[in-house]
Amino acid sequence: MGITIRDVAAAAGVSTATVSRALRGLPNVDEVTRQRVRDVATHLDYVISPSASRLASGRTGSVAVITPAVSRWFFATVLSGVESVLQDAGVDLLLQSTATATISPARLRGRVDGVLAISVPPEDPQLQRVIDLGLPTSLIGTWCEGAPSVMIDDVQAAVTATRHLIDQGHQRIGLISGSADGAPATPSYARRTGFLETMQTATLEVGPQLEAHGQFTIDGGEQAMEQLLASETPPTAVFAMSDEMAFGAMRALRRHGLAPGQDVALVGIDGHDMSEYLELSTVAQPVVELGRIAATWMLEQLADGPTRPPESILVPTTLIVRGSSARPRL
Amino acid sequence: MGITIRDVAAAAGVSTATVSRALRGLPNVDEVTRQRVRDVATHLDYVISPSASRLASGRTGSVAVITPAVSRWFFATVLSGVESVLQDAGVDLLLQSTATATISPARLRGRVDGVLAISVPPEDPQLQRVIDLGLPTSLIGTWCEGAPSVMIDDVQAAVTATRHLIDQGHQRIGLISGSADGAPATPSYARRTGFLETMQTATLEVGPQLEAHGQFTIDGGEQAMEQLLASETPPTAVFAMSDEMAFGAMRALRRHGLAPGQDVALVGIDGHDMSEYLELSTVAQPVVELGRIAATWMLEQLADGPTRPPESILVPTTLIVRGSSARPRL
DNA sequence: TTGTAAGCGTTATCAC
DNA sequence: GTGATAACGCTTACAA
Repeated sequence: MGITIRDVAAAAGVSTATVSRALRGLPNVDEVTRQRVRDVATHLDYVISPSASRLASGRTGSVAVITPAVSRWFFATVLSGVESVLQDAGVDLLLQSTATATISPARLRGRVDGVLAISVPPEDPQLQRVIDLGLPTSLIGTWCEGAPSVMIDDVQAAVTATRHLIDQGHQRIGLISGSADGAPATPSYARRTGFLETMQTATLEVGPQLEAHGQFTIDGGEQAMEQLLASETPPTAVFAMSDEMAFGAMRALRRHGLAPGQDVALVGIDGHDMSEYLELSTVAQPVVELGRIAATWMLEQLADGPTRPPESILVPTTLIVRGSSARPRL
Repeated sequence: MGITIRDVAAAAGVSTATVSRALRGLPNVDEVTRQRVRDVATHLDYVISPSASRLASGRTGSVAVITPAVSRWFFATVLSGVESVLQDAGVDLLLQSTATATISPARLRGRVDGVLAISVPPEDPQLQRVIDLGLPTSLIGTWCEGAPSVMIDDVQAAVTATRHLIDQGHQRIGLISGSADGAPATPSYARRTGFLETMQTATLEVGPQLEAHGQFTIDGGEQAMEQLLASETPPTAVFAMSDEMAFGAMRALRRHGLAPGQDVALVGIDGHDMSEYLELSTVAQPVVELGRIAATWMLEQLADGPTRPPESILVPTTLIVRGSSARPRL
């Protein structure tokens, strides 16, 4: 691990300062000199020492991505969008999961120039501390005072899904929600709001017997559907707040000998890869794009400094109708 | 960003050297002194500067994880295993995808102390360069000269799957393989070997009309199954090299009005989350564990240096029989 | 057990 | 346009 900027400087017959300037594409360097330095550097197989550069400049050239879980579809898909943008820009991506460890400012300070938080619950006290760190921070999929976020309009997405079921002629519509605790500013809360608004506008019945919690997991969705089916007059249609919960719901239906779309209509939110395969109707979010947008914003912040004030972005969704919400036989 | 080791040293009435030693838990520090230093550091909210530490020590305290794609189930799941172990150890995880950019030693040198490569094809020339970097490197899911790997016994997994179908009474068995190019040392090659061996031992027919390539994707699996069904005498059972390809195959079957497990038996490899839901029989790998094992090995290397020579590990698989490979009706 | 001080490889501020 | 040179904040022999 030898060759330093001094070696390059010596070989090129210039000072280390010039090498630094030349290689970083800074102005005020003679193009001839610059090219010579480049050639020498290439020839010597010179690789800049990130540690030294970081120490001297105060910038790390890296961004932290925080997520509740690495392998869940939504998170992994957003992550892939983030990764592609950052890598193209030559920015390092530090991955941290809140499932594994409590996310502390100490593990961020001095290691990264910015933070991207995927679906970190706004009520998480850790999140506020991260924001207070003063680094450029953007949230993806959630909303929280103090940082811009990139997300869909959750209320609207739920309205779209619910309205679709109503348009199909359903009157008794169940809800499979995420979490039981109704913390505002969460997708769960907003989607519930959209659902309730739409139902009430249509003067359709709502209530605890028409709602069950699925924790945003497949298994949770399955149990939630079981619960809904166990009621005296089960719904003829169900809106699940996520595709994965809808998958679980489908499974529960099948076990009861009911066919999704035939006996009970089903709509989810996400646009999960498997939805197409399972014929699940869904309000699709541009998940990869969510990540790309947030990462692009981050690059701007790192380059220009906070030029424009933090501004949240709402990304549009798309209703995709498939077999699971076919009009019921009359 | 203000407070340095000097501030702590001054406040604690010791030298910076002692602070450094005390905080890192090095021996030869009076416990009283150590505790005092700790208290002061905590009180001052001191956070060590990673850049400075790295520059001075030559160690980065981080590991790169390289993967073909971030959001594909297998990769994301392995990644979650890796992440949990590294984070517990306080080691930073740098994520890089080969899909986004060509993975160059320059983006690794000086940035990480080790490399974990998930499913990077052994024939990839980039991989060899990474190995030549001299950093502790481990492969997950593939095998390549020069670095230890953590993986299942692909031949054996294929044997298990194939034998299972034969045991169910099938005689005409198709293969949905990954890639068409038969580069040895790839899972695709090894699984094909296991399949062919088993078929030949059972004196069952094999041949091009009983094999199609699915590129390890759902869509690819679907097309592959279409191709198999199009032959004059389609197989009564199919072994797909991955669960995702099997999902695609199921879809193709459904479209043809055929029921998986009823009309055509199906077995995959992976133990994908959705397999259970889709009633797919599979030879399950301990995917998260793959990541955990590799990461644990990495931590050992970083701590002890290369104590024992690089040694590959084969992790056992488990055949899980579900509806997709029920014994055919007679 | 603790302190001193020489690096570690860049960047950035001034002069020139 | 280029060159000295002082940071940057920590680690680590080497002394004490």
